[in-house]
Amino acid sequence: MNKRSGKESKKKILSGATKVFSEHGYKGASMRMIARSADISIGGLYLYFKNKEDLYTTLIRIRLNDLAGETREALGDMDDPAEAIRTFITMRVNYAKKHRELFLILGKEQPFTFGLKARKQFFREQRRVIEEIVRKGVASGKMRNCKVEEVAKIIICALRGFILSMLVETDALFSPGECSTLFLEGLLAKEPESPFPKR
Amino acid sequence: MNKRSGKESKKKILSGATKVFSEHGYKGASMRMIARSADISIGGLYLYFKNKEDLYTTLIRIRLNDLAGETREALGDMDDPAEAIRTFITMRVNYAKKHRELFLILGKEQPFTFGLKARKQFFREQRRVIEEIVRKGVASGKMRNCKVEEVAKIIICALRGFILSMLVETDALFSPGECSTLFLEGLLAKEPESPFPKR
Amino acid sequence: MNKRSGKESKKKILSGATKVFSEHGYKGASMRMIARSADISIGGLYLYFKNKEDLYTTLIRIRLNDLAGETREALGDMDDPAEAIRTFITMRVNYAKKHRELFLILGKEQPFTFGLKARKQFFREQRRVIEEIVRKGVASGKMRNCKVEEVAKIIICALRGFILSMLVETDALFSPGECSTLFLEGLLAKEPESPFPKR
Amino acid sequence: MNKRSGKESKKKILSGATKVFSEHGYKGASMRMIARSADISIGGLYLYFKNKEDLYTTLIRIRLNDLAGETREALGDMDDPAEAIRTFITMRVNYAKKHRELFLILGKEQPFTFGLKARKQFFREQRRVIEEIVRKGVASGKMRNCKVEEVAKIIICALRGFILSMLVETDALFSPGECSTLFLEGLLAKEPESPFPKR
DNA sequence: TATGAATGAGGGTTCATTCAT
DNA sequence: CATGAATGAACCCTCATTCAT
Repeated sequence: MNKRSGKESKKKILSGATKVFSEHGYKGASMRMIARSADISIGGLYLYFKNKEDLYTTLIRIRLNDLAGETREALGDMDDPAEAIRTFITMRVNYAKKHRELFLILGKEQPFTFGLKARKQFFREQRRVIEEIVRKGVASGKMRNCKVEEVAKIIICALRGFILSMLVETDALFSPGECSTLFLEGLLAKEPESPFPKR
Repeated sequence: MNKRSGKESKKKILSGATKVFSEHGYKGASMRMIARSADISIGGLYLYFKNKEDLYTTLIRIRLNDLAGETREALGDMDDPAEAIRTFITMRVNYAKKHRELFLILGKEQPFTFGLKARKQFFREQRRVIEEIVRKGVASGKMRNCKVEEVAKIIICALRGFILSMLVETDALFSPGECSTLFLEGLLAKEPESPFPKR
Repeated sequence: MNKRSGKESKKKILSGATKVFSEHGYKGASMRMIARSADISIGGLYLYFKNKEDLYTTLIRIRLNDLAGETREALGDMDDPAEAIRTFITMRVNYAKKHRELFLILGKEQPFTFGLKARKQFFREQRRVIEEIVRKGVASGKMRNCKVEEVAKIIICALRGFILSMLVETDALFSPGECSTLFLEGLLAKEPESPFPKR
Repeated sequence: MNKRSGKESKKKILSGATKVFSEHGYKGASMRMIARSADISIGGLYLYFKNKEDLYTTLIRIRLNDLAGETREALGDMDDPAEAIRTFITMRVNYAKKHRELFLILGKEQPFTFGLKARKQFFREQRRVIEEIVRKGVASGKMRNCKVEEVAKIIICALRGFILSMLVETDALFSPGECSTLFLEGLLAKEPESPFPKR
């Protein structure tokens, strides 16, 4: 009967669950596995979480909030849109490398309905961040004129693909630099005179 | 008692399995569901497939081969690299819309270990296709000088993200056009003299 | 893999379940116990019954129907109300002796809500049978004038008590005869002079 | 931290347990429920009772003693046997109405083996009380000659059935009066000349 | 005297797989 | 070829009980 503070136990569980969920997915992870991974009894799990779903969604919510926070912080009050995009992508890729599991979970999950709300909300928020950057970039003339929302969506989704691939395939390690450049070359205004709207 | 040719039964099973796997994921799909969806008995499943995993991997392999074939066909002997990239992306997005289930399965699946080999092989192949296009584009001077392999990787992965997002989120319908443009703007050579190094 | 006809398996399960439920009550009976008692696998139970509750209620329903049938048959077209009452009581007590378990289950159960409908309906029916007898008895002048419904209710409930007690306590074996007599004749002496002991 | 006298806590627990047991039965009641109902911690329960069974049996024993005491008091030194029977029945039915829970517990319980000793003893005692009444009644000529023990047994058991039914079924509210009358006077019409031998 | 976090056996239920038919 | 009854391990979850505080 290892007495721990409730906080400590909860943290242990979340950490264990992250590991197990990331490895086996929601359905593939068993409460027994999680308990073992968290070094706690099965019953103990239910002291802190109503059930498996609750544990899962709580986990997603917490991590996503953390990521959102770090994003805000990293971006700060950056002025140059190119640099902001670069920072965003770099930061994201690095976060994904560090918190492999979160993205593995996000990349896998079955019960798309679980935690879906939190995830959608998160992605919407993140898209707004990019939109803001691009909008400012266009306004300031530093970026070519484009459909801001569409472009933001594309960047977010592409990033999702990068990260997913990076995690799944061992040989797909990206250099965030090259990646950013690719996008930026497409986005940056070239010469003022270029008049034709690229479709 | 329903006598069918083996071929027919196998096809029925694969089709039913695709539907069920795409809806429930690997773990969430039960052999019973698949049997019902294929209108065959549970025992019948095991006549054609060693077990659940075999059924799953076979399915993935077949579909992926089909997609590879269609890709080859679509690209044909296209000369213009920009057009080839555009075609590739468009073709892929459309295929994903049509065979939603396959991509849902690929996007979800848990046992990343299952069918992983087939999948890796497929992605490698596809990357080669892009590499070829880009290499030719660079050689012919139609595309700016870049790290071909890196760029191919990025394109493939971004595309993966687009498609996944498209399937999961209802409001993320992409115009393949905008998407292609974004990449191409970044890739196309602008003016030889362009002096400023974009980092 | 003992192959049996479905009918046979179902019967075995019901019989095993009856034994286990009667011994441990609804909550106290485990599906494992029942499976063992029915000489079938746990999974096998669920081939024939949706779940524990279904098994339980099915059991109650079947037995109660059987009892109702036997009651109808035993009473037939009896004319004398006294004899009918006697027969009813005797028949019931004997049935209870033979199907101890059913009454033990009925006497115990917790989830009063389970199978409650079937049970209520059964008791209502049985009360009607008694009411009919008493009503005819009163009409023919063979029974004293009384509140027919009230009396029927009392008889049914008392009988319930007899049977329950009989099953629970080993030393409470009733002679249905004495029991019937009490209802029919009462306790009070009728005529002071009546010297002969009835019966 | 709530400091209470031991007596007080014990009483609280018993009261809470009565409520919970009566509602959910022995197996259906959890120590957690009881603790909450008694406004005490789970651990606290084990300060006063060895375990769940102990709590249960103690409860039964106490309540049954109380009922026995009230019975003795109500009967006092009643002379008329008919009145005594009436009083006994009335008192019992009223007690059951007032202490619904006790009877619900007694009526439900599963582990008939728990507290069985106390219960048997109680029923034996109560039967003696009735026997005494009937014996006196017969001796004084106020009651017809009958097998005293048998009759006492029947009355007790019938009463049990009444009470059980009363608690379980909403529409089975008894008038203790009619009930007593039935026992005392029987169903058959009495005519002095009645020639036919009742069985 | 009192607390409640922790435990783990055991509950109901599902499901991949087998095999007699 | 085809069936589906049968199996039992493993799932999620509950709960009586203990013990460090």
